[in-house]
Amino acid sequence: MLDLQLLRTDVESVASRLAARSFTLDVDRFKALETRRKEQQVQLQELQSARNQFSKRIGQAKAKGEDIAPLMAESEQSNTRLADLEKQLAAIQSQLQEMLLVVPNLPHDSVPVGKSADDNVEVRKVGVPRSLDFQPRDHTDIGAGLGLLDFETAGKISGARFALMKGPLARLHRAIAQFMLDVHTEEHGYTEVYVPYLVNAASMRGTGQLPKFEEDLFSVARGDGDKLYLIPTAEVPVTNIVRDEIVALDRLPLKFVCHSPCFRSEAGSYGKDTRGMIRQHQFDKVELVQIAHPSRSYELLEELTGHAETILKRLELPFRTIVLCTGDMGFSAAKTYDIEVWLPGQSAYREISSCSNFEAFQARRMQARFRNEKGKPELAHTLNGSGLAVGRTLVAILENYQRADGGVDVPVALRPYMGGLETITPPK
RNA sequence: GGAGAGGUGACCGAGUGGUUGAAGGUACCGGUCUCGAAAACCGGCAUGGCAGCAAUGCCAUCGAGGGUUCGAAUCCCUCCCUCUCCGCCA
Repeated sequence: MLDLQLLRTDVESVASRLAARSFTLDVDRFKALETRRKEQQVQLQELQSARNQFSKRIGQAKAKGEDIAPLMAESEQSNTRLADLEKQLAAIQSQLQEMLLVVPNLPHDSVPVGKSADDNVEVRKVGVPRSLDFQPRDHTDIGAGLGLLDFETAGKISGARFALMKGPLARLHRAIAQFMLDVHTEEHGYTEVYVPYLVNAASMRGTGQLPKFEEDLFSVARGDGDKLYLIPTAEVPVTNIVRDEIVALDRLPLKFVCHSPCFRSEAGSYGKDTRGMIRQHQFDKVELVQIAHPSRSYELLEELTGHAETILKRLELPFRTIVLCTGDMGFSAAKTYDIEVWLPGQSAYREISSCSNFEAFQARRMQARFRNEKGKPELAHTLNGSGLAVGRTLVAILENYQRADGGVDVPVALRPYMGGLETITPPK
């Protein structure tokens, strides 16, 4: 959510900055609502003030044993108007709120202006795709060849966009997550957390998934008619740790790492990445989250992105990092780096991590604050990034470490987590 | 699932209809005292919003929402959460 004050003082420039990300802010409607809000609020407060005066005088009169009937009569009509106005103002406030909740974040000045993914800018490229002396296969074929990756059975059990892994492949999947967690906790200073996978609507609103993106989420009904949502990323429960909290200055930045499953309905992505496990309804991810002092959040975004990149370096997987342009950024982000890993099976770089600074956008929605240098509560900045998506890392390993005989080498960094196994071999 | 207790400011805690945004204490900040510190004493110390150049004034907030009332932290209803005991369960 954007700062209301900013909108009040300078709607036009906000609107023009939002236009860079192809969002049209209805300036006239906003101004009209604001004008009415202002008038009615001032009026309402006057009436409330009058009511308080009346009650006070009635109390005093009663204490002295005076007749209070005239006072009561006078206050009655004032209170009728008050009740009326209260309703009107509430309606306007909620219209403003609704309007505001679906406005995306403002892009940071350093973000390149652009319309689509084509306008994203490569920041760096690390590692060189190894040359294979055979035609590389994609992970689906490699996994099937090993007899360890089975989409048919997953389809029988659940439907499309689910995967089933067996034996050393399932273990590799687990190893990847363990490895990431260990690097981030032991070398990058993150605190590991375990969190709920079902969250309430307030949490989803806090990080920006609601109200705009409900169709992307899975939910389950609760007995009382309310519902809980399956997390689409650990970002939701982890960032909401600080919802309605005031963090002490000396505890910043808070750094959390969390391994969790993620559930996405992938509505609107029909026909995209239908093959293999690139786009699933359920996947694992190791997520990095930071709650930061506003003065340091951009510096920390670079750092956090570096933490994610470290994993790829250790696994010796070639990747490139791009900065998303204004038109390609997510709803809540002020700046986003995507890390894309090389997939020989597709001859392409594919997203494996997305690292963003949300500035105070999420913090404002969830009232996540810290006590600043002056002792006053101030909105914190929130950041997060995948460090990394586990399923896609598995895909990258299968494709980059494939052998002519159908086997897959285990990256050196993961061997300790695989009982020393060096190669996953196909059945003879 | 059954029975009970409870949710008040950073924390503890008083407050059952009327100048209560809220006693008292702790913590914290400033000052006096001291060579310095402690103690003692004095003062300060919530958040959000509205109007205003500002000083300041006003409004809201005692888990959330609704209701009763001229007036609600206090009464009523619904919900959420926490704790204790029993049952069940990984």
